[in-house]
Amino acid sequence: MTLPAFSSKCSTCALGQFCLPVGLNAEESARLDALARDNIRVKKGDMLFEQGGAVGAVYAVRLGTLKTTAALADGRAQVTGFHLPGELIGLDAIAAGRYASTSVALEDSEVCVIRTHELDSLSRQLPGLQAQYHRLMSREISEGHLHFLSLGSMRAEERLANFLLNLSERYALRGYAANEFNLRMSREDIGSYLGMQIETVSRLFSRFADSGLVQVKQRHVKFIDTEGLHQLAGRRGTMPAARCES
Amino acid sequence: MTLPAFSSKCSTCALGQFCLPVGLNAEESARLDALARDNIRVKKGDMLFEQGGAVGAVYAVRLGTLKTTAALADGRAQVTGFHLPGELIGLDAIAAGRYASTSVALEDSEVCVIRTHELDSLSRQLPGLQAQYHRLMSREISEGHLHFLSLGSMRAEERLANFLLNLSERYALRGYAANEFNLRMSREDIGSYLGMQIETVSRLFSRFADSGLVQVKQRHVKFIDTEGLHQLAGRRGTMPAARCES
DNA sequence: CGAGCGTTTGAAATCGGTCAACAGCAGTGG
DNA sequence: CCACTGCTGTTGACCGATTTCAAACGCTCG
Repeated sequence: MTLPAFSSKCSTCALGQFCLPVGLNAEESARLDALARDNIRVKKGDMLFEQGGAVGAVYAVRLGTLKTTAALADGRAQVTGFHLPGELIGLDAIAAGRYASTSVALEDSEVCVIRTHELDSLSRQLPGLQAQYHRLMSREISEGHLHFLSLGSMRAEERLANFLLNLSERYALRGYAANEFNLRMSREDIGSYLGMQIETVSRLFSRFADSGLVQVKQRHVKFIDTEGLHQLAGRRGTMPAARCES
Repeated sequence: MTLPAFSSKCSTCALGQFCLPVGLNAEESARLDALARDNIRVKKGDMLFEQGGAVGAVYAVRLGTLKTTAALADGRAQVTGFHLPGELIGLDAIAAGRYASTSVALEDSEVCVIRTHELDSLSRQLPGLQAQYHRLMSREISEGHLHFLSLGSMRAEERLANFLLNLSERYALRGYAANEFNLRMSREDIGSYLGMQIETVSRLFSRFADSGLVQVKQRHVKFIDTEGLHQLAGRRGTMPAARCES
């Protein structure tokens, strides 16, 4: 399970611009290589770590997509995030020393193993690494707050539109097609993440398609009217530089 | 505004057990004193910092209660948290260099100003401080995930019951009465935080009172049937040691 | 090609939202 | 000290978005 699949180097990783090496010079990111020396391959549907398990590492997604879910004592669970290459997973675990969520691969994936005590140790020596580490944690917090807004203040339609646009932006950043992509997650995962039922997700996809906003065929999504999606999402004038008057 | 109200010392602060000094020895927490040298008094209703403002510090609540709210471009806002003494505010701001939320005092309050570059610098020298700093950020992330569950998977009734129990636990930790307290926030704040309308909050309080779970008079709350609240909250057997069979 | 899961669609039920009126308490000023 | 005013909270009636229940459809994989 934890067999090192192959060695990886942060210093040459194409995902460095999203991940821990941001802001480090060549010499510094070479020192990161020693931390991320192990990779784990996680097959579709396999678990990377489980809620309640002891923590020793955070993971950087290198390839593929994973989801994290948090479960309540009564068994109810919810997807707390979808993770694309370059994103760090397991940051919520440091507090209690146990993983606060379970992580499962949505497709065959690879992650770098970064032992937390080594990361802590090195980030004491490299202020740039410390800064980026803190930035990543902080971003997770502030993106969480945005998700509060989504779950608490938006209608189902808006939540789904925002979700699609957010995915699209993240794909675009990574050089993938932003207007046409395959969803790696099921309707159930989407519904769970967005706090709605699977039937609602399905109906909304149909409605979006009927309105000419997107084409949807199973998990393949193609944006037709991106600006329309932005409007639905309540994102005023994100595409054309329209300012919101006050 | 930023006038130092009076000096404070982490090394002698009663809130040290919740705040940054956790895990530090006397000599180490004495070094923290230099960081938290300034206090700010924030009057009820006054703003501590505003979403979008430049970041230079995080704040530790010393006295009182504050709320943080995040706003969307279209003006919709939601309360993202209530902060009791010993809790750190502003951790969501480090990522972008701008505050991702606005913080307002719910009663006359005092906070310690902790400049982030000084905190970063000192935590490079004190592994114990670094560990606690990371724990606090990580806890914010994992508590956020729990709030996802609340907003996305719970009914209004459960959300409010959980909210009351969570507040109670936090008061208890700090040595305040856990079964009888004054809410510092309005119904509107509660509703915003829990993703429901003010009328729903009000009706639920009335229903809880009618069911004999609590006594509510304006903002004063008294728990009558705590176990009943736990059941409503979906927290199986938190009080009596009942295990959930599988 | 069939089994089984994931997805879509329809109809009915419901929780919570919206609109509206009222009540209670606090602060102000006469 | 009390009336006035305004804000916060409560309650009722109605409405609508989303859930729930149910059934059919269509991929995908063995």
